[in-house]
Amino acid sequence: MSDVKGSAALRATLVFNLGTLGALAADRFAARVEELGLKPKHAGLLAALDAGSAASQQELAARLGVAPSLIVSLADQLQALGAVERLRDPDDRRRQVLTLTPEGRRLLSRCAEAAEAADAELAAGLDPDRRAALAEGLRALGARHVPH
Amino acid sequence: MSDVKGSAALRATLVFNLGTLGALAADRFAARVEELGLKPKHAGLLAALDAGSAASQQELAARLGVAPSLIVSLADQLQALGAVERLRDPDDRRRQVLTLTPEGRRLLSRCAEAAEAADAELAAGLDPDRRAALAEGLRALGARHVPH
DNA sequence: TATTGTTATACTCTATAACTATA
DNA sequence: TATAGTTATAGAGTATAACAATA
Repeated sequence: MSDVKGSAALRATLVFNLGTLGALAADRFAARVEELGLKPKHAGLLAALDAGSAASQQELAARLGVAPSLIVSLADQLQALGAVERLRDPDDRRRQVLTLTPEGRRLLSRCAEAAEAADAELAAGLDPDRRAALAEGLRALGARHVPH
Repeated sequence: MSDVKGSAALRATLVFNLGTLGALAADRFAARVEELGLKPKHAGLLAALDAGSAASQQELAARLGVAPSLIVSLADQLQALGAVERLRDPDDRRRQVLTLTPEGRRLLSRCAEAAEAADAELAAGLDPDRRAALAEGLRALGARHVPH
């Protein structure tokens, strides 16, 4: 056997498959949330707010792994849709505390439905046991990469 | 129980986890192939050529799911690195047939090593059985989405 | 006239840097 | 002086459309 790795070696890796399938999944999901006036990053922000893991925009930027200026833009758009409120933190008036509105929770619910519909399309015909194992594996892997 | 889905429902989906982990994996891989002068799409093109699944630039564009004009740009850069050759198809002189050079195969091998190194980093501490199941599940899912 | 590859152009996404206000 | 948020600007990446060569 040769130690020169070809395309088969690359295709066997997690990063290659996660990268290609991730782009595919993101496109499918984006197409479905587009009619809600949202992009995937909006859904990520709504989910982070619902999970209550962060409040200030700086914390959210770190959580989502994006620049603080992008949070401003995403929050502006969600606010225009009536999905979030910005409240000045009375203890530190530099901080804007973002909170979900009922409309924001409704939109998050629609995003979850969109993701489930995209799942059904993506995994159509896949063995249910294998699909469950895949979901569990992804969840376990993702849990190791939550920003602190 | 409520039928209003929150962030937990979204985080349980394949598309959400594939999307977030895919972006993470792509970044890690990109950082490692950067020193080779390559981006992930270059690696994808090298792998497609090595697999022999396509020859003309139009076929490669369809295979990778990108615009034909992007193949021109990627092939230009790979040609400048001495990784691919462009040969006019004598049967149809409109066609440019791309072929890997020895240097191209060497670069592909380095890409595979970069992906394996990124895998080790990404899956560090993950149970080996779970990791194997994950790799197998991704491979099975990806096989369902190869462009025809 | 249709198709392959190429070039020219424009658009989307996101980061970096400068700025304002609060601390 | 340092930090949270905002605004202004710039860069990367990629698509679309116009073009040239060949069928």
